[in-house]
Amino acid sequence: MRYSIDHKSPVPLHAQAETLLRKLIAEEDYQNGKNLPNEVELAKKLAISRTTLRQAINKLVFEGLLVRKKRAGTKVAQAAVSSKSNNWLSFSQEMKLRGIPIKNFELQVSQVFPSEEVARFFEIKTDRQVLKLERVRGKPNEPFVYFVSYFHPRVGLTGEEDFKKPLYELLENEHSVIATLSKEEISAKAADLFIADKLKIAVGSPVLFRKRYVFDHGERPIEYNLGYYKADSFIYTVESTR
Amino acid sequence: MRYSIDHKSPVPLHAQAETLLRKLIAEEDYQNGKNLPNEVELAKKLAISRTTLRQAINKLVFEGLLVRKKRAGTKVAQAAVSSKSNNWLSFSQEMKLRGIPIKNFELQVSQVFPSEEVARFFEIKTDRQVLKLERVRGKPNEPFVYFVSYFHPRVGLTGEEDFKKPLYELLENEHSVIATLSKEEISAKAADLFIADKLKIAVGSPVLFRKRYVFDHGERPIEYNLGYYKADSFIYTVESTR
DNA sequence: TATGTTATAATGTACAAACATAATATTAAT
DNA sequence: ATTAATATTATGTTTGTACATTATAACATA
Repeated sequence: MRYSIDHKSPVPLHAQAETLLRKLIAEEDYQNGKNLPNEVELAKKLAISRTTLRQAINKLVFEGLLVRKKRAGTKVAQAAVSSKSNNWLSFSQEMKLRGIPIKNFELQVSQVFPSEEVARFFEIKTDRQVLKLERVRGKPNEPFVYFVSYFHPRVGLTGEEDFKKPLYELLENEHSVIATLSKEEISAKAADLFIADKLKIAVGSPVLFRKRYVFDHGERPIEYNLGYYKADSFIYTVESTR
Repeated sequence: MRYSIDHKSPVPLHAQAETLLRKLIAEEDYQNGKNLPNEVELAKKLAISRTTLRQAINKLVFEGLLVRKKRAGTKVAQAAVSSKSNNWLSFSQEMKLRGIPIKNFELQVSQVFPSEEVARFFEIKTDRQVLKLERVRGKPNEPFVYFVSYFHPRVGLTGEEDFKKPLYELLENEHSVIATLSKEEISAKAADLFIADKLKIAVGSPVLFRKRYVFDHGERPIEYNLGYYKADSFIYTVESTR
């Protein structure tokens, strides 16, 4: 076992177990569906009680990170990502929460003339260039989303920024733009040739398509974003009341 | 104590305790900040162990419903996070809004034994039958959604009702059941043979899949609903803030 | 009166032990 | 070869017990 638990530490054992599990989860084997060590054994190895270990596991189950089945064992949840309607997160934040190491592929930045729709949303003319950001994200050799973003000129992005950082962090820290409101539209689509190529799936395969309009606290348009998610790599969760 | 726990029930004690707590939480006193009965006492009163009660409490804490402090006790979380009153609508209402005339096809009502998942959600035994409602909806010769609903026995549906009426209207007017909370999961799927047949599309075509858990204002489970939407016949919109 | 000390009441952490249940794997029977 | 019975293995449920920690209340002291 690469990791261990410090019984003398003031950090509660279950908390230590939790972080240890998060590290385990990040490992490739487990990401690929391998069973985690079973409770009884793992507890013995870590020299903590099964109950204590269970406390940690249950938390991760509740978070949706792990899935368990009697007899079958404990595995990293496949349907990887979910998104709560309230406090919304950027993609990389969501993934980090789940212990999934995310890579950027084919990151491209360019200046383009906006389409009618984008120009209308941004309330600018179509002859004024906007920054376009494209990227494929996922695990190495397993892309699961293709993103396209357009940013309002007001944001002041030059294209030289480090887009590997979480996007909303970057906007906040380096450009003092705080995104506070998002309107999204979610639907299912068949992958066309372009998308199929990006996501390495067959043409016609189902993708979850998400269109996102992002505003700052003054309700001014900031970003227009399109996301194509490989089916089952993304589950959108919503809680609503009347 | 108004409520109690049935030790002979197959429903796990911690699950019973959980629903009991949800009822308690709904009470006015507790809403107004009164401390819940403390663990040790409550466990004694319910004749379950403290550990078991704790299992239930912790779940609600994790959900953000309860807040605990050492020595201070357990209270209902104030500043209830108002989840963007995305007032949700039934399908026919949604479609009427969009000016589309909707027909029901292949409406089927039956009594079935619930699956594990349904039984768990309803907190009933799997040998207790529930009402299952299936239907295809859309324009004549152009189905665009296949629905399956399961209703909790508590709702009192006989199967003789007129399911052509908007569902939530029917529940409210004829059964005094008011659905107030829904939790949904949305993802993209490929149509299997069964769904493809229902929606008259090719096997493997993309569908938007929506799983919906519906509760009444006492947070009691009412309906479990699955919807398979033909791609592009349905767009889900969400508005969220930070 | 103001402040420091101590008791107390609640939750927090942790263990060990037993039995239940479900899914899978193995074996036996047809 | 297929089906039925059985064993196995991992998680699920539940209890009882013990001690730690922390915020408040009660008390005592200056």
